Amino acid sequence: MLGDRWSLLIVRDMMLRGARSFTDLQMCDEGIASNMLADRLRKLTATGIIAAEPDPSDARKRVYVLTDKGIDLAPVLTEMVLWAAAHEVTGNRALVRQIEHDKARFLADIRRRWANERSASG
Amino acid sequence: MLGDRWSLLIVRDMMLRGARSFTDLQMCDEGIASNMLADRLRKLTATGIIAAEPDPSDARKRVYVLTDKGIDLAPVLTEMVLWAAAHEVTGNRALVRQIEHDKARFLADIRRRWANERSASG
DNA sequence: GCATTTCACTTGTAAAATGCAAGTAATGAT
DNA sequence: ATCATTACTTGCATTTTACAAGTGAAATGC
Repeated sequence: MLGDRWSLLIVRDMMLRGARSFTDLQMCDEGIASNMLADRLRKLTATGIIAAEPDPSDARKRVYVLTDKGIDLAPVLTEMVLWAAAHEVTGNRALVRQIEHDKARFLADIRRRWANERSASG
Repeated sequence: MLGDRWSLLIVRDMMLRGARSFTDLQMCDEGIASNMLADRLRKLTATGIIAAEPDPSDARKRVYVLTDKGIDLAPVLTEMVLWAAAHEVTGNRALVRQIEHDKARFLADIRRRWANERSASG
């Protein structure tokens, strides 16, 4: 269900990098082909990890949001970030320090951010 | 690096289900083809997540063990188990209860088990 | 109000990964 | 000596992925 190259990266980009639209995701994960991205968004929607809404400010766009099920992947992704940092596939050092400093707070912040964002619109 | 269908399942079978040999893994993950298993074991060895040793009691066999890097995936897998349990792809209920009861202890137990196992042989 | 650009995709096709069935060499069991 | 087991490999069909290009609808610029 998440056992492919892109699905978890898409969730990560939404959760940790603020990606909300198709083009956001294409830029975050430069390297994912548009047909692959479309397919993965469809599958993640079908499995209830993300949901799509029309963008009220631009009818061409769609806004992708994490569902509760998707947000619950935060601990998984967080541990992956720590693992990668420890065994040096490392990317974002600031993020790692933040997680290491207070993991519980980091996770709570993610949940809070999404609670706000979703009550604001969807 | 772990973004394929089988790699993490192999690590899970070794960490959580006691798989140590090629046939163990084939039986745990019934469904993986032998060429795929061989290929993934090769790649996991190349990336330093597992290591292979000859089996002293049977020269046909090889014993696969997790390296430190592999053992460090325990938190990731643990969170995945919890996520799956919460969103019902559920398998092993007893394991989930054990993790929920005392996650830190569960992780410490995994590390202790592997420390013993590896000092005993490889 | 008409041309241009942006956005979220789709389509076609080549390349790569996967899955399946069968086979092999070395070792162990009887 | 024979047969079974173990850890693979090989060949090939099928599926998935990647790349390049295209589409339609809506927004933007002038």
